[in-house]
Amino acid sequence: MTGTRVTRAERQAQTRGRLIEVAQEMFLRDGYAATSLDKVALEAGFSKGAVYSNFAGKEELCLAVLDVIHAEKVRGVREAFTREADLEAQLKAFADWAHDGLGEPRWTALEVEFGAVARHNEWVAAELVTRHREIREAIGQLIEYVVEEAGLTSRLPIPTAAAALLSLGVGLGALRSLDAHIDVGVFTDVMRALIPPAGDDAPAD
Amino acid sequence: MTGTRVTRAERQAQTRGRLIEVAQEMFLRDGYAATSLDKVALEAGFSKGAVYSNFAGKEELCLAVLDVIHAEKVRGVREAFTREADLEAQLKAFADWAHDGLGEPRWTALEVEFGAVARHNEWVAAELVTRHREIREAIGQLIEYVVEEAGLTSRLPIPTAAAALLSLGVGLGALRSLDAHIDVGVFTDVMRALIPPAGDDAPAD
DNA sequence: GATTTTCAGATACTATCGGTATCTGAGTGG
DNA sequence: CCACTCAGATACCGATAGTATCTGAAAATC
Repeated sequence: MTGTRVTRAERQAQTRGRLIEVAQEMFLRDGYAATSLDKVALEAGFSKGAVYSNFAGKEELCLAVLDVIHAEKVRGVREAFTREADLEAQLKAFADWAHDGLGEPRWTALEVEFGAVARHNEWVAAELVTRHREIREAIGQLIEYVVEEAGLTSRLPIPTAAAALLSLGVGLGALRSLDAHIDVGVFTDVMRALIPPAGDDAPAD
Repeated sequence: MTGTRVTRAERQAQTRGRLIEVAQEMFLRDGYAATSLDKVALEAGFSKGAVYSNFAGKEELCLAVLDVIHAEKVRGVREAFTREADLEAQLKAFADWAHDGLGEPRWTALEVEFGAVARHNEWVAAELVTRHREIREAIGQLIEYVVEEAGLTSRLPIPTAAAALLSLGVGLGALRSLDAHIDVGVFTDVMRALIPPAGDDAPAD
């Protein structure tokens, strides 16, 4: 095996990785529709044939990019939560994650644009849903961890709170990608409102 | 007075209205990118020239469509809030508005897709921001009205709560346009969590 | 009311895009 | 050494947003 310097499989993996790398940058900077496969391939030093040899099409390429971003996001927020000690710092780290702190500010914009475009492709939509579910569960675990650690209770069931925070982050990011003036603090404000100080009432009805 | 049957201006207004009407249906059903101007014009009984004679381009056409939808939304939620008497019914009406009750369920999907696409056109982005601000202010007024009417307090400042609910509605709609299983109740749950029962604590710090 | 002007909308065209079909040549196994 | 494989290149196709130009009927001018 590997008699020569690099095997074909290794070269292809390099090509695939380079394409994802370049595509991530261009998708995030210009959006999904405004990014052409020709430009991605050229920027990566290949031709469009390389893209179609490594991905089924534009949607699958974007899905691969979102995989990378999602992994980064989950890792980043996990680190922030386990590194920070007090609730305030954790909330801030979470808020940063939600729109523009860790990784790329344009994430939510790409996410929702691609979501709208991929609505008609059943398989792509299903893949996106799977990823969203994973993120929601990760958020749920983190809320549980934080709430327990600080001896507090959540006003909402954990899965509901997780869905609410993911939706809020996505919506806030989408609106903020148009209007940078929208206050970032909304996210932490809602989180604080949902997590009452210890000894406060539990959700009644 | 109009010697002939209809003046040119009247005909053009009819044409413009018909184009917006058809475009609204197709944009909402298929999304922004998947809707071609050729198909819109043909379905409306015109050629593409009619579109470019009435709108500067695809983005301006979509902006005109969103104008109609926004007006419908604001009117609908205002009616729902002033018609319903008790808080529960109002919350439900508001939740319906947020994703799929009144008007079209695909609104948020179109909104965020168009927002992502129109990011690079400074003038279109500014127009969208203006409309969002109007909606946020309308929501704020309604929260104020409801809270006052029911003798309650909000855990968050009204503008913050309005921004949070708009973001939540947009994000929830965007996610729900991909995954119909996402629980609609999240919206009302958050609203209830943000509006404490009378006599409850005010937000501390 | 005949002639001229105007302009909403049609037609024809271009550039660019995602995607497909085909080709090529370096790497691989025999 | 030769035949085969297949990652990536090249050439093409259909669709699309946008532009340039044309046309004919409504409007203006006399």
